[in-house]
Amino acid sequence: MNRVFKALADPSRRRILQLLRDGPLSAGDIARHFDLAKPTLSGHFAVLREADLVDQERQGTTIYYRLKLSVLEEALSGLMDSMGIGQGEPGAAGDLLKQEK
Amino acid sequence: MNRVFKALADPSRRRILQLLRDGPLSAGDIARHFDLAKPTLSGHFAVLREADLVDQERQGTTIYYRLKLSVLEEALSGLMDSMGIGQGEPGAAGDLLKQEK
DNA sequence: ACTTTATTTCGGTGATTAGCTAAATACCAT
DNA sequence: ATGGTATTTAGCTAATCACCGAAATAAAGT
Repeated sequence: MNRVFKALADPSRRRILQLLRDGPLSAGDIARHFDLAKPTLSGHFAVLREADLVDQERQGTTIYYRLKLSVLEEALSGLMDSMGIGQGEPGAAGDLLKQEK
Repeated sequence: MNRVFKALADPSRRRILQLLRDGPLSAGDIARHFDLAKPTLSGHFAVLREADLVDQERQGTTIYYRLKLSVLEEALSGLMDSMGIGQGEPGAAGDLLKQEK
C-alpha cells in the first residue's frame, strides 16, 4: 500500500495508469505518448508492477500492460477511509477513531 | 496537485494527516506520536503546507496545524475521476471510456 | 544462423529526499 | 535583559529517484 502511493507520486506514472484505463496497451504504445527514453518508461512499469497496479502479459515480442483497477481503488478508498473522507454516513457518529495515543 | 501526491507518498506524512483528522494539533503534539527528530517533522509539515494540505495557526509559542480536508478530497476524487473509479453510475454503461489522443 | 522488432537490464549521473545535530528565531514570563 | 519552551532554519549525509545511452534478452521471420 505504501508502494501504491509511492507509485502515484510521479506524474508520468499517473499518466500511464490513465492511458491504461481504457484497456491494455503495449510498452511501445505507451512510450509513444511520452518524450522519455524507453528504459526510463520500463523503469516506471517496474514500479507500477511492484505496486501491483498493473500486470504484464507477453504476446510474442510485445508485452501488454493492464491496469489493475481494483488495487488502485482499494488503496484510494483505504486512504479516504483513514482520513474520514467520503463514505462516512452523514448521520453517523461522525468519527470512529478518536483520540489516538 | 502533483505536490499533493508527492506529499502523500511518505508514510509519516500520511500518518500526520490522519492524526489531524480529528482536529488541529500542535507540532509538538504530533511529534509525540513519532520517533523522529523535531526538525524532521518540521520538514514534513513544510511539505504538507506547500501541498496546501494543512494550514498553520500560531498561538503564542505554539503552532497549530489543521487538515484542509477539501484539498485532499479534491485531489483524490480528481485522480479517481481521471482513472474512471467511483462515480460511475452503477447502472450506466459501465465505463465512460474515452480513448484519448 | 541472421536480422528485425520489442523491451528490459546494466552502469552511471545529477537532483531530490528523509533523516540528523546544532544553531537560530519567536514568544512568553520573570 | 534573562531564561524557558516551541518550532524552524541551516548545513550536512546517505539513500532513493528519474533519467539517459549502450548492451543484453526475447521472440519471430528469413
